Amino acid sequence: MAIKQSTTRAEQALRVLRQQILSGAHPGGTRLFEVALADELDISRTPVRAALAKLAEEGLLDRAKGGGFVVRSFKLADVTDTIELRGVLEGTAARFAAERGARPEDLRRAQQILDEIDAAIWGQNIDMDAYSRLNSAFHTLLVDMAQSDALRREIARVTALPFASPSAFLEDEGEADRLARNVRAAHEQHRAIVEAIALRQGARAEAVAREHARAGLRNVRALTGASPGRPEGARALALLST
Amino acid sequence: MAIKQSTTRAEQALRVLRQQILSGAHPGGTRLFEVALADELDISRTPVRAALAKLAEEGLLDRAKGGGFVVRSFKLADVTDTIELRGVLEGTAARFAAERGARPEDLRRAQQILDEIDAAIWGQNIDMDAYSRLNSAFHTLLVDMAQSDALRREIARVTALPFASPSAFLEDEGEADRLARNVRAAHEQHRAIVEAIALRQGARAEAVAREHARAGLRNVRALTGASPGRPEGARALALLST
DNA sequence: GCTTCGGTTAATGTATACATAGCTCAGCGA
DNA sequence: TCGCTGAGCTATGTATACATTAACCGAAGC
Repeated sequence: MAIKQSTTRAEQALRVLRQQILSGAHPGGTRLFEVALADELDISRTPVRAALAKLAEEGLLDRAKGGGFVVRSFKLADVTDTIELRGVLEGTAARFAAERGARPEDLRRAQQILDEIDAAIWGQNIDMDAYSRLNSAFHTLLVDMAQSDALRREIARVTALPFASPSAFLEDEGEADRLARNVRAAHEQHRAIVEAIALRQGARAEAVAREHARAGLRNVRALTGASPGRPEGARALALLST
Repeated sequence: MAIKQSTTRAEQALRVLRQQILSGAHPGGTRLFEVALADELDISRTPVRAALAKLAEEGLLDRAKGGGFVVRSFKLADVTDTIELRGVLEGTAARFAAERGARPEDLRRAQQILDEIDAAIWGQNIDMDAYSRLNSAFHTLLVDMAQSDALRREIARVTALPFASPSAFLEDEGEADRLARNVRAAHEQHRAIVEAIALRQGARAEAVAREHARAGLRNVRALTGASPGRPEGARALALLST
């Protein structure tokens, strides 16, 4: 190969294929053929195969029975169940944090994030970029506070799906007033979760974190129920089949 | 290749390597080299690589930063957290079953399994083979009753680890009387879970299923606390690192 | 007409040669 | 002595030729 490249071919293939799948270019149930992809991407079969295996590991592809890979098809029930599942797992993280005791520096950091979110959503206009970033930081910190690698790993797996991440649908909202109401309500839950953890109230922390995830569920219903077709802005639902 | 073989080389490598890891032949943190394994197994690098990727998918290996694979190292906290996590997920399955309503045929099948377990553990001697088989069937049915593919998938992932399966430690028990007590107590929980599902008592079903998983936790403590070294019979804990 | 057999084809499985990157360490110079 | 540098080694990355298998399809026979 003449041209030096910083990334490997397998990583290139992985990025391109992941983006294609997430954008809905390959509908659920589509079988992906190594030769066709290798030809299309101008990469040999070996790294393409490695990329497909990794996408299966991420949960975007299923392994077909006789070998090969199929794009996983997500029904609406899969989306709602996965969001509920994220709530269950984040609830467990919150409970662990409360039961085991959060580190003082983590609690201080949590308070800091809460205050920064307050600043971002205070006033008439909400700084959505800042909120999205801080919201992600909050959920990452929540998992850290649980002090459990096993739990961290499972939460990472579930939230790898685009519609299950804590920040899903934040960019997809249409009406600004509904978005503002949702964001402010969600933030009250953020505060309640941290307070419950600080007070070692495990059951409360779990229940609130669980309910917190259901805010995403409401967004899914709003997006799918409002218009019969798929809203143009709902990037997180692009790979939803039928 | 002259000799016809029913299974592929990759499957052979997968089986052998999985067994080796589960038996503790490669301690946690050990890096697995493709060439060495290929040489040892008399299989070329390509299928060995496929096997390693699949073991990473199963959670037995981690991908190293610069490429390559490392045997995942499990600390005692990972074992206990994973078992607790299984309880959380099976609890969610029980709750889903209760909330959504179990199919009549599933409830009938559950009753049948409960009665068969009664027969197996009734009397002085417990038929452990039968109990192990029926216990697995019960937990499979529980997941079925939840009617959620997303949940089924995550439970399958978590219980793929040898120490997290519902039937882990059933063969590892030393004292027959303690085993009998544990098994009979566990079965009472089986009955309570089914009853709660039938009565649509979601919170009760979740709580009991969660507690049910903690029986496995008690077994881990008994096995690790009793003797300083690793008990010879504790196959499920063979891959636990120091 | 239906079934069954056999060949073709199109996919994945496998082996292997070669490329490349990262590490170690010897050697040299300031 | 320290640090730089480059050679070489060893690992994974990549391309590709070939093997194998399974599914499709058409023709022959019942």
